Amino acid sequence: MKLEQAAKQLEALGNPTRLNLYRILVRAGEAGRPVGTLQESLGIAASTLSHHLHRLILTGLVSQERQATTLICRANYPVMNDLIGFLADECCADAACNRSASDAAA
Amino acid sequence: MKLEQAAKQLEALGNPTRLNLYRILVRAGEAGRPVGTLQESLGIAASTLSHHLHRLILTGLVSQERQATTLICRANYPVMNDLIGFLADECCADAACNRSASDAAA
DNA sequence: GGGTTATTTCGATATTTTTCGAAATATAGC
DNA sequence: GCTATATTTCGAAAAATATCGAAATAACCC
Repeated sequence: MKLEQAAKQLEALGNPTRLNLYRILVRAGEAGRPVGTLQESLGIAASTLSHHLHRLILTGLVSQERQATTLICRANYPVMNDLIGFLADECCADAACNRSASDAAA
Repeated sequence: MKLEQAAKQLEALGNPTRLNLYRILVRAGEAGRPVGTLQESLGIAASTLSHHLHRLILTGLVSQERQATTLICRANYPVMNDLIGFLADECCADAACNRSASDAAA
């Protein structure tokens, strides 16, 4: 993964509202969550939620699927796995990490 | 780890300049890097670098040690490990993750 | 104490972000 | 086509961020 892309994803998660939102979606699993119930859970304006969702979708961390008038939101697990992989490989290269140091330092 | 703290750390890493800076420090290992050489590597104003370093230090991701007139900066690995653990445990909780949640933190 | 090097703080500016309410759009049912 | 529900886009305001140069601070050496 490129550094620029990782930074975008980290920035997307680096806001308490969005991190909470993302966590709710992760816990919702494959079923996902309609935008409306997310708004109730978070207690923010619909337009504000839409803005935050948009940012998560832009980075690939969240995806949406239409079901009639409601939009179902889901966490995109593989993207998070790649991000965790980037952090572990690129940014956790030394002895303090249990993975091989030479591997990441190279 | 609390969500607020994790968001702060993700936000700190969610800027290309800071993520690059942090990566350089990780690769520098225990030896660390003086602020001056970081400035040369990044090619930004000293005051800008100081600002970014300050933000990383506030979150605990980076620490500094004085050696005469120069300040040595080091990545704080355990903090990154905790952050990866948070992401793996709190935000990657479902079946779609191929690694076990707690395993990914290690 | 004066001079030198290393780094931060100050002050200022352009950009981005966060947030909201109001209006617009999309989908379905009658 | 009209109505109702769900969500986004628009427009705007306050706050935060990123960036720089200049001045201030810290630590050392003579």
